[in-house]
Amino acid sequence: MTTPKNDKNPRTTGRPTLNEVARRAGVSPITASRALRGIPSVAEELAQRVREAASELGYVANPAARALASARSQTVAVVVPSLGNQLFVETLEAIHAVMRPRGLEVLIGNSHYSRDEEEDLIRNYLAYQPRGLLLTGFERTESARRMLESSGIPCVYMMDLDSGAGLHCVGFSQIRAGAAAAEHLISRGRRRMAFVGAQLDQRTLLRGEGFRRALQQAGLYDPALELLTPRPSSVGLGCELFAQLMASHPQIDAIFFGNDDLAHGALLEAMRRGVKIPEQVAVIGFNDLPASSFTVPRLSSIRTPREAIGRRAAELLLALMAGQPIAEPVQDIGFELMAREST
Amino acid sequence: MTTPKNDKNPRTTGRPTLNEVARRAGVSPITASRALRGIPSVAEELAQRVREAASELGYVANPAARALASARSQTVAVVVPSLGNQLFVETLEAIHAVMRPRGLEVLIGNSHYSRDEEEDLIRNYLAYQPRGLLLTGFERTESARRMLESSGIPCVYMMDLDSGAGLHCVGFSQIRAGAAAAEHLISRGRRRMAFVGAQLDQRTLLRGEGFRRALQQAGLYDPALELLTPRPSSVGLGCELFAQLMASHPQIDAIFFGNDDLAHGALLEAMRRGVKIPEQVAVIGFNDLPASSFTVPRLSSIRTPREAIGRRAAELLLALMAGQPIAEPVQDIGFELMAREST
DNA sequence: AGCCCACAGGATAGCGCTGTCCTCGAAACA
DNA sequence: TGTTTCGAGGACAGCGCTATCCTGTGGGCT
Repeated sequence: MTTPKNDKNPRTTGRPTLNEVARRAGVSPITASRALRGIPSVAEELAQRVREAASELGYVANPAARALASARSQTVAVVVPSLGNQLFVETLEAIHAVMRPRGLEVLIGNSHYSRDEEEDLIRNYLAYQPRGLLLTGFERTESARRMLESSGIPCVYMMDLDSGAGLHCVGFSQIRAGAAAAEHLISRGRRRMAFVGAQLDQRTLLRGEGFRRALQQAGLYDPALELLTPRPSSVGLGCELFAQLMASHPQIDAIFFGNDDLAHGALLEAMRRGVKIPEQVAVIGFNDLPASSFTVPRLSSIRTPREAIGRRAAELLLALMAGQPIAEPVQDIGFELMAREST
Repeated sequence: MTTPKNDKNPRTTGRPTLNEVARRAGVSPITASRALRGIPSVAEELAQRVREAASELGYVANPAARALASARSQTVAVVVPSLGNQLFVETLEAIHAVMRPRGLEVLIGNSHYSRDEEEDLIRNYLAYQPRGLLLTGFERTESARRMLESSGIPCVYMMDLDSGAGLHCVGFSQIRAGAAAAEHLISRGRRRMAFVGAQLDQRTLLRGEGFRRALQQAGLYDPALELLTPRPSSVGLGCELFAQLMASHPQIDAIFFGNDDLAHGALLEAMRRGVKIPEQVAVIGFNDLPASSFTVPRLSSIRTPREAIGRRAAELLLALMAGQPIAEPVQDIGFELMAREST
């Protein structure tokens, strides 16, 4: 009794098919197909019969057959660079919440911040003929770009806007967000401000760029006060980088961390070393993770609209998939500076 | 120039097909199919020609056609109860790392700790005819159980072992882990120990159960010192529950939190209130999140083998899918108590 | 009364692949 | 040399569904 189904034919699925539903409802298979897809040219009475037959048999359409016959799947693919922090998870949740009620399956790919991995994922997903794609940022290989273009599949780019000319994108300006952090620190009277970034993905670099420009404009920019590392962002790394920065540049009076994880680590390390936050050094993070309003001291941060980006990007993609005219191809959701105890 | 492809037929994909590859390689489609699938009955020279033709055309097999013809997909479905904390993300990563090199797509479903949502997901995924399923825990609806059984699709259960009789499962005993937390606190001389759990999923409850039994055995169990809430675990909730517990039971000398998030919140709240950890109250968490070794004080926790569970579960599923005999249907990966400053 | 049109519903064919025979030639044996 | 075996490669059919065309009926028109 390994397999309860007793089909002799290994090519069949053993599950009820549209034909059986149609026979039970006393209609042709095409009518059944139309009824279950909600195509309005079927009389309501027949449709009702078909729906009943389907539910009695426990019929669920075979997506492979459907995709093969119609040359389009009920699938949307999303590629994010990481699942390791809340950021993209919240965005994914929002995408799911929009797509699933419409019967669209969401394929999730994790590129681990690697262009090559992303290219592989895109190649792979395109084979599934997804109805649409949601990608993160604009940084990708040339051949990925070509595949996307020649596929003709609608695509929405999430998170950044800064170089999204001609594309459909939903996000906020990383550069302006970085600048906002700088302006906030300047408004608090700080003069020797450092930027600490990890991972060094495009968006982190753009935040740093915005921060730098704002400092330059204020005549406060010091290139020695940038600490960048390709290592992935984490609380532990934040401890380490804070210690390093305090050792090499003890005179700094503020730090902008490209990610809240790092800032959390810095707050902990500061506590261990007796560095007073914000009296001696002000600290501001980025993303405003849920924990940031509970740290000691409570962390100032740039709140990013992760849920809204997912939702709006999904809705934009739906409109593109439906061939609707797009009023706003570039949607700026903005960001919000959360000033708390740490600055 | 909306669509670069100029196919008139909307039923075709516009992408190269196996037929074209076969023609280019000068073989029959079946031979091409076999060559690309690595079936050994094809001469190496022919196989080489086919592979070249495929790569020249940029051929990627149509998974829908493949699934339809063979009645099996190249897909494995995973259902986890949450993506909101590191836990399941690390497990998912490990599953991906095992499955993707073998050409298996991983469908990720998030049940949000809801049995009904999980049932929907399972129903939906079964329609895709996945080669296998990876599920979390044993708690599910009766009809989900029936669907799984009658599908005949191999299934591996992750995380818990405590009621996995007769099933293939990979994890550790939540009950024993909870007991280990209790024993650790007892060995530190604590007498009035509380348990705080959120989410109230099966695994959290089992941890509590193990904790309770160990206290009972030591004659130290006090039912008043259990604080349970169905709200999802978070740092903020940890602050709140710690405050609540200290207000209602100021005499406690240790707390076991069912999740590190909660414990992190408790450490922060304790700092705000001047409660000395561990002098006045010892705190131990669960899962040993990466940040736990950096908190102030460093958090004692039960380290759970999340990566190993994903990897081993995936490998076990592969063996089941291949019809191999299973030596160990129940794999106990164990857990590790990380004693740090907070106890 | 005769005509046309609209529309519900059905017949047909095929999406792109693979399971299952089957063929055919060469190697291995008596 | 004749017979058998074996294995590489091909022909065929069909997985379950839907796009497309086609049929037949009823209502509105002249």
